[in-house]
Amino acid sequence: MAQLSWKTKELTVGELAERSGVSPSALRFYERQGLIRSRRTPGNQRRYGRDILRRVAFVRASQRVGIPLATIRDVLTVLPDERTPTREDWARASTRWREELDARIRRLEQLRDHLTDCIGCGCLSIDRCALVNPYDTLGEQGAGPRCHLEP
Amino acid sequence: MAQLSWKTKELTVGELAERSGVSPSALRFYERQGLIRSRRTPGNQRRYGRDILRRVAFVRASQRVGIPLATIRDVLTVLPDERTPTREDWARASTRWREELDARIRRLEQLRDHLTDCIGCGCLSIDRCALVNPYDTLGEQGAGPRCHLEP
DNA sequence: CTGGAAGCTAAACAAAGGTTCAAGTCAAGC
DNA sequence: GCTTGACTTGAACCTTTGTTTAGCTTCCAG
Repeated sequence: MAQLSWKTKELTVGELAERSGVSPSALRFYERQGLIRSRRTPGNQRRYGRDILRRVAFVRASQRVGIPLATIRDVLTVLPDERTPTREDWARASTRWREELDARIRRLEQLRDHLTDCIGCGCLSIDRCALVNPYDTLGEQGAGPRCHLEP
Repeated sequence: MAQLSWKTKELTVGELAERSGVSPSALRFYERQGLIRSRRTPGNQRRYGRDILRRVAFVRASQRVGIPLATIRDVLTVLPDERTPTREDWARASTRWREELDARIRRLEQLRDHLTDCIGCGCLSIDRCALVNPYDTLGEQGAGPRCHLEP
C-alpha cells in the first residue's frame, strides 16, 4: 500500500507537455523566464505538482489575449507564494486581462471605422487621413523594433 | 523656364522619410522586401515619384491594422504595374483589411466573453475551459516561433 | 573646387518567443 | 545489469521588423 495515487503523482516535463499542449522546450523556456517553477529529483530532473497545470493554462490563455510573457510574469508574482492559489486568486489575476482586452477591442473598432471611411474616399492622405496618421504624430515613434504580427 | 514644379519633382529617401514619417532605413528595408520600388540616379541614389507617398501610406495603415509585411506585399502586387493606381485600386486593396479587422475583432470579443465566464468560475481547466483550449486543438500547432506582441 | 550633408551597401544587433542540436545523464522495464 | 527512451544543459538558430555602424560615394552650396 501507500502507493502514490494518480491524483498526487508529480509530472515530468514530457507529461506536463502532453497534458498542457505546451512543448517541453517551451516549458523550460518559461521556467528560465520565471513564469513557472519546478522541484528537482536527486538526478536533477524536473517534477511538477498538479498546481502547475492551472498555472500553465493561465499563461497560455493570457498569451492568447496578446499579453507578452514579461507582463504575465509580473501578474503571476501577485499570486500567493507558498499556498496553492484559490479560485479567487486566479479570478483576480484574470481581471487584468479583461481590461486589456476591452482596450484592444476599442482600438480595433476605431481602426475599422476609419478604414470604412477611407474605403469610401480612397484617400490615404498622409496629412489628412485618420487611418494613416491616427495620432497626428508623423514620425518620432522612437527607436527599436516592434512586432506587429498576431498569431 | 521649363523648371520642374514641386508637383513633379522626385523625392530623395530623406525627403520621403520626412513626408511619410517612415525612417530612411525602414524605406530601404521595404524596398528590399519588395514593398516599394525606386528609380536610381546615375550616382545610384534613390528617387521616388509622388505615387510612392500613397503606397507608403497604405503600407503603414495596413501595419496598424496588424497585417505582416509579407501579406501587404502580396496585396500590393495586385495593383496595376505601369499605371498610377486609382482611387478604386486603393479602395479594392483596402477592402481586404476590412475583413481582416472584422475577424480580429470577433476573435477578441469571443475571448473576452470566455474570459468573463472564466473570471466567474475561476476554472482555467485544461480540458473544459474554452479560453484555455479555444479550438480544441491541444498542441500540434506546428513548429516555428510566433510573435504574440502587439505594438 | 571643396567641405559637409546626405546617400549607398553589407553586416551586425535587437527583442520576443521559442526550436533544434550536441553531448551527456537518469530512470525504468526486461 | 543493461538497454532504451526521456531528461539535462548551453549554444546556435529562426522569424519579423527594423536600427546601427563602418566605410565609401555623391550631391549641393559657397
